[in-house]
Amino acid sequence: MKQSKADRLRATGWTVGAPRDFLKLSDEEVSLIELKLTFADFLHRERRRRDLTQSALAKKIGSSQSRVAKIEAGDSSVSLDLMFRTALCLGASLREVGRAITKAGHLPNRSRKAS
Amino acid sequence: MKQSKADRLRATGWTVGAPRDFLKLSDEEVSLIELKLTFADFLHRERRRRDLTQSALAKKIGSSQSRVAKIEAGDSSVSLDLMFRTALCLGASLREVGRAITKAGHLPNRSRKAS
DNA sequence: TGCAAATATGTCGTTTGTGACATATTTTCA
DNA sequence: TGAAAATATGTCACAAACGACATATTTGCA
Repeated sequence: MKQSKADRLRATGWTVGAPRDFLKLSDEEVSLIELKLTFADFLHRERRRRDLTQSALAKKIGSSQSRVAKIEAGDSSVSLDLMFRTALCLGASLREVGRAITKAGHLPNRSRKAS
Repeated sequence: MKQSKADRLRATGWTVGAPRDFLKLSDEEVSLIELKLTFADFLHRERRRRDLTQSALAKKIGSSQSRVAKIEAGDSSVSLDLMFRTALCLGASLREVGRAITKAGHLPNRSRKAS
């Protein structure tokens, strides 16, 4: 059911399937990862919308192209702090960021339970 | 009435006035700190609303009472990642968190003169 | 096509965030 | 009041995130 999600997680280094417990990720961990992936997409789109290369953005945030690539890939070595700093350096308002984050709440997924 | 922003920052260890450049914090750094302080307040209120002690919450997030204290104090040693994990463990939805974050956008006053 | 720019991946040494603990201070309430 | 519970502060060893760099892969356009 959440197959594609697990695939995406695996692809970005989140080790869905075998940290020490097999497939044991708490709901909170999963939510945080979903949030980061949504945020990563937002940053990627935002950068392209502004016609910046990863290198150009890297300079703005005081980092390197490879880290920007990891940010946009939703790599597990990237913190939310760095993502927020990046968003702000892109000129996004907290309102926009907040709205993007909220979207992580209703990802693909069918049959979501009320919470 | 609120403390002045600089006072609040100083009180939580953010070293407003003398990192290496005197009073040199980029707009992005300031925004991120404001966001964290707003988030910290949110978490504090949310915990109390649920009648949890810091120790009880610490157990939920797999940490210690002292770290929860630092989280709520907006201490500079606390990451956004930990804050989000904490919010989720409190049962807050991403929508609520997003809304709280957005509030950091219009904080009291952006006074033009540093004090 | 082919070549240059853009992006992705892997690694490394350094910095920063972390849980845990000791202990100080504040709050609560009988 | 005063003692117990809650919260705050300081420190440490360890783990995670970082910028930087080398290099591989993909993209785009002449």
